[in-house]
Amino acid sequence: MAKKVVVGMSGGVDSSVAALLLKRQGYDVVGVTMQIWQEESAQDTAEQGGCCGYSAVEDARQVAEVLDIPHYVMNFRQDFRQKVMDYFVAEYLAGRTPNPCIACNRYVKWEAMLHRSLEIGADYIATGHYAGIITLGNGRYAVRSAVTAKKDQTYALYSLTQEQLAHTLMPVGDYTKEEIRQIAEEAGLPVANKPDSQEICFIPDNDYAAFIDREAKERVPRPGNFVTKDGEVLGRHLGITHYTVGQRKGLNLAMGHPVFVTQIRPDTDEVVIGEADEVFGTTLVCNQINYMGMEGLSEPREVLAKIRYAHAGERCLIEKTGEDQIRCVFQKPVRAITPGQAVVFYEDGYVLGGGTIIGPAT
RNA sequence: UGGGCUAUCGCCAAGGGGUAAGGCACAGGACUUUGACUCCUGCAUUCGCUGGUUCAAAUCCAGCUAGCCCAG
Repeated sequence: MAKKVVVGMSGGVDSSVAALLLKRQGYDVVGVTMQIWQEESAQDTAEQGGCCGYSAVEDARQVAEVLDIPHYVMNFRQDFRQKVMDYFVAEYLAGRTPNPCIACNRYVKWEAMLHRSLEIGADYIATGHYAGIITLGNGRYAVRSAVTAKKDQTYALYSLTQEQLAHTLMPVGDYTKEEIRQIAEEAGLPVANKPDSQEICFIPDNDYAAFIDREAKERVPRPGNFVTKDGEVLGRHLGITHYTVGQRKGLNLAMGHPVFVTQIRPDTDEVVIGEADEVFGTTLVCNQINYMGMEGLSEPREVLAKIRYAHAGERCLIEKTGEDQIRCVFQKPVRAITPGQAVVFYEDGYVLGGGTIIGPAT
């Protein structure tokens, strides 16, 4: 009997083709679209596509019809609200810079959707991520980079557990974006030319600071001072939630040359400003570690690490410095080590593990 | 109150008779399943004000105004 797989269909090209490929491979495919942040009434609006746009449900339904597979909608608004949106706001208020996509993957797509999929008798869930899953010599599963380094999405998947990976399929990782669009085109999928998703899906106007102001209510961040590392006041800012480490634009500081945010101090509401070279650092510490390709870290180890999505990566030495803490020393300085962002460790193109950046260290 | 200096885009700043450089900031776009970074484009018919000299002035002259610095 064919294995049953639930494909998370966002209405975009990638997950649509994922469903198509799995069907061709002989799986018993069920399409599921997650309801996450959208208002019930707003779904008729044609929007952009990808991960979680407005038109998700309708487009996914049409694709499912073409593929002749059942299509269901699962409501994950509650999970998304708590694990992604609330987390997003809380992190910014704490002076950190969150990555909502990672949180969404971990808590909503995998914990919640996988759990419910297994409940309805599925063997696997599948997504349209540009990544693959391999079994290593040590018996562990790991997410590996897609054939297109350009579209690689492994960074956002580092937090998946072994149990989750054992029940996950990622069929589009073997193709390039162009090939995926081509496949969609040839199969007559109505979403073949939908634009890629981008920005933060639950903030359609892209004004994330305004979103936080609305959400934070009475905890809305106060304006404060821009200061140099020596304490000299350079000007006033709109509130720490408007800034992130490495930021240049939007500071409204005409210093004659570009200046950047080097640190955010939530305790004093100060945003520290420095020169371009001051945003580089060689050491960071992280916690909330997830071990993926490696079972643990008893000995220091040299790996490739990425400190943000779309980071090319830099060689570094990682060393366990606490029960749930790793220190990472880079061979060359990396730009803008940002608290709240993830650091992901790689070896030979697959993910060894990763964690949340606490901050730079010495 | 005498004497001197300076006034060019939001900030800094070239230009010293031939028809307004540049940097920063800002805006728009590209890139992007996070925030950023980066890249591209745009950004003074006008040079404190008023007159004058000249074919031609931000550039020369006069007066006025404002700011700064010395004197007292």
